[in-house]
Amino acid sequence: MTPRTDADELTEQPRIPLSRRRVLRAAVRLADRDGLDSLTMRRLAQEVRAEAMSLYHHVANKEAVLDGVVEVILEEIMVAVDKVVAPSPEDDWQAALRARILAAREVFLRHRWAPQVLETRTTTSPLVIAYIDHVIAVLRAGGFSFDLAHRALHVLGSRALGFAQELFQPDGAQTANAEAAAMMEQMVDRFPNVVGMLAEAIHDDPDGTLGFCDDQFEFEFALDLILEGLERRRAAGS
Amino acid sequence: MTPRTDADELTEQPRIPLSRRRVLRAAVRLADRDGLDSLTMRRLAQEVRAEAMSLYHHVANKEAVLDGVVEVILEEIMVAVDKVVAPSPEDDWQAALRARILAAREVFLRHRWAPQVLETRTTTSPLVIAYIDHVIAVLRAGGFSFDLAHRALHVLGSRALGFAQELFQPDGAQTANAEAAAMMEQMVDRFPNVVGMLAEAIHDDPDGTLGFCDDQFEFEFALDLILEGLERRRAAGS
DNA sequence: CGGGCAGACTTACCGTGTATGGGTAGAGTG
DNA sequence: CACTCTACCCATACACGGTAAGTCTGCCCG
Repeated sequence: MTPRTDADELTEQPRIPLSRRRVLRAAVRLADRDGLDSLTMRRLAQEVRAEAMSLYHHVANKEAVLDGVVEVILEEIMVAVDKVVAPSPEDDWQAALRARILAAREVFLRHRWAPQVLETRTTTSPLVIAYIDHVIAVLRAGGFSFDLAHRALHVLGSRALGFAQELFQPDGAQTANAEAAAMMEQMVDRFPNVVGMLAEAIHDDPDGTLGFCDDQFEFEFALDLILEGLERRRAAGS
Repeated sequence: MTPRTDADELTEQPRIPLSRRRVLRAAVRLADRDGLDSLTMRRLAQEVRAEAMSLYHHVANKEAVLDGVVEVILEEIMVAVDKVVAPSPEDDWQAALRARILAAREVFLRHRWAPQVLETRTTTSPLVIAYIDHVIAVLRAGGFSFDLAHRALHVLGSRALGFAQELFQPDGAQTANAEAAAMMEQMVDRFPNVVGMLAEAIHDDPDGTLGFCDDQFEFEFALDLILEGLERRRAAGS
């Protein structure tokens, strides 16, 4: 409101200058902490102790911010993937790729909102291309033709980066034990198969601490099934 | 601006009363025609020749509209899936499921924006559950245990409904022929594998009319690979 | 010391979702 | 025909979103 005075200046932090980098890291921090909806220009400005319009000196617009946070996440992935220890692709391409994908996945588990943003990007970031290049390299080392590698990428889809879209999430809290039984009663005639499946799953895991759908387990199961299928195609082709 | 007069009334259509149904169908029409961003309450109101606030007599809020359009799409899918002709699941579960999934896919090809909306839904629609129930039924008829059926759903993920998220789309127009070569030059040292893959693909399909990535072909390739992998698990388990 | 200028701030605009408080048409009564 | 009742529908207003345009300020270089 009132113009900034010297006295104000003294009580404040020495004010680190803004920068594209700082803005984007703040955006990631904000999304991590308060969720993706909280990532507005005004709130982002608060996060770096500035006004909304000041951000525009470092990013073109909000789309650029979203592009930027994706970039940050992808860099994190690249670092994680580089650190991975695994068999060399020549020896065991499946293990090599598997380890890399699971390493990438861990980054997304730290930033649950990231897939949602990534999906909305229309232009493909160079970092995604770099990552894909890396994946192709592994496949090639494992004996894939370019053609089959291309197909492999399509089969993996977003799983190549470590996340997959499910049709319904565990929604653990929502379905408290008591009402779960009641709901099943209602559903049993409309959705007999789903109910059957859930009933058995709950039976197998009575204290549901592990959660009915162990994301990690299911992800690896799917990944292995796909890798195995690709290996069969590869062996048949060569 | 001016209050509505009798004369106006006569020149207008006889004004069909609003209804939840009509609103939702209009929303789908609007998204189909002008894209998802154009689906605002005001524009939606225009589409049904009413004011924005009138919509709220039929839907709770915008989230409810989005839930609703998903519902409409899912209904369309259920209709399409019901009409499918395919081997009975008992005879050939793979063919049966394949045909159903591809039928569902066609609906999404008519409404390209739909996956994006579906992904944002937090609560799972009963229609999704109904669809899943149907899928499980097919799997069960094919000899799956509930447990393996459950895993199968995770492997399929959104592919069960007929769409998959890719990491980069064809972007055909953007990469016009002339600049494509120039870009390749720049990329060749940074992304040697991607360039190699693309080069071969373009070579195989010189007049790129079919598009480098034939979505449909790739989708079916992936689907078949997954179905085959599931069949192997099933056969091994029983 | 003075001019320039980059980076931050201020103000203002439009578009969004939606709360609130009237109208208004048309059916049902006497 | 007048009169209500009720289910709709509209106009207005607000908070919050992104962002265009103009203003201020401190620092560097001549």
